[in-house]
Amino acid sequence: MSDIFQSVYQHLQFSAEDIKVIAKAHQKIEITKGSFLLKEGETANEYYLLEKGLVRAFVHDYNNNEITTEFFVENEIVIVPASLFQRNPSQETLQTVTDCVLWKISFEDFQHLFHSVPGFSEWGRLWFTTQVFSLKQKSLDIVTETATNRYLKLLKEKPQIIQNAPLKQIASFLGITDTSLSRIRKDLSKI
Amino acid sequence: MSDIFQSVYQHLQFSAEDIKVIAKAHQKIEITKGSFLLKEGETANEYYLLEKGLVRAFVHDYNNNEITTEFFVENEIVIVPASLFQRNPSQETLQTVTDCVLWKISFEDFQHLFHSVPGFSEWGRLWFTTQVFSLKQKSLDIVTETATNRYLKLLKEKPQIIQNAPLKQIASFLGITDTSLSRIRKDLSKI
DNA sequence: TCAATTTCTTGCCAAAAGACAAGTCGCAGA
DNA sequence: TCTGCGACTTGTCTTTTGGCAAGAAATTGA
Repeated sequence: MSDIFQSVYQHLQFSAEDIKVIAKAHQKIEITKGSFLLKEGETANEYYLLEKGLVRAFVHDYNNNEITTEFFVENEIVIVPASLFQRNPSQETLQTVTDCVLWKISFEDFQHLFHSVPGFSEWGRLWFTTQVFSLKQKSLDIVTETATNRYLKLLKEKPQIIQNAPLKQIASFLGITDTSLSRIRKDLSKI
Repeated sequence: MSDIFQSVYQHLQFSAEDIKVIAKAHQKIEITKGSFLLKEGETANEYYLLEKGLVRAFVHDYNNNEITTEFFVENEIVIVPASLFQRNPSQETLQTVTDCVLWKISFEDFQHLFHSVPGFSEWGRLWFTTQVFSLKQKSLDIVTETATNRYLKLLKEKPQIIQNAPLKQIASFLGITDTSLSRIRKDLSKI
């Protein structure tokens, strides 16, 4: 059994038995880079755990450019909360950036876990709380930090993104164009 | 007794008795516009409910300009979650935009309510969940909508902000300068 | 009521960012 | 190995946005 469940749910004291129940409810899938887990306009029905690889979420801006809104790295949950939990068509598309190994579970089965595994709903509560802090921090960073600093921060905190995602996706995630990011890199290399 | 508690906590079925307990734990305060509820660098110790008036949160950007990050309207909770719940110095400052009537409670007493009022923690869970959806939506709007549309959306959803906050604060909240917003308004008036 | 201050508008100029395109580089597949 | 494609860099030009400042309008306080 993969130890991804241990990693993802480590913040709460689940018993080995609980982890086993959780793991058994998931199905392992391996998909190639460029695959879609969820497309704009669809309502999400699955919850994913990312064991290996890189996934991104993106939307189209008012000029129809793809803007990457999020990167998901190993041992993270890959979902569009507004679509999965509110049952709305997603504004965002989920696409693999590299070949990936994921574990999926239907939303229905996921909800069952809330009842069958004590402490799982507590874990959900914790996840939402953490999301509030990180979403807020991200929005503060966009206004308080320069593009260069946001790039350096991303490089420091999640280097696997910089290493594996194309420049264009990284740039749009940082709120700039690939041309600008290329120039930022050039300036940084001079120092 | 003010019915603000009824308004704020209406999403869960609190009994009249529960509401009374909650209300009694708060203290009413009236403050003039321009007052500070929390300053950058301080750790928040109070939780506020806004009965009347308008409050904003702001940070300083990399050029030391004030950027309004949030507006709080009547019957909303006025807090900086990262500071209040994580006990960190706040990056954001809370300032009244107009004269205000607020009800405050210390963080300590607030935590007591979680234990003494059944369902209060459920309300907290709901609040965090809602925040995730709205914070995410806000970040999507910034990339998918033009500044003009963001202005129109704000005008439609929270006209009291447009009516009561100075242009400069509205502009920075929308991610543009007051000069640009003035020009957007001019263009809109031509239609 | 009147003066003083703040807020908002607008013109001009500068700076920053983006669009576009050409050219280089490197990798993947035939 | 060679070819072709996608990714990245870089130069030029354009567009957008912002800075600044002057003036008008509105608000505040004495």
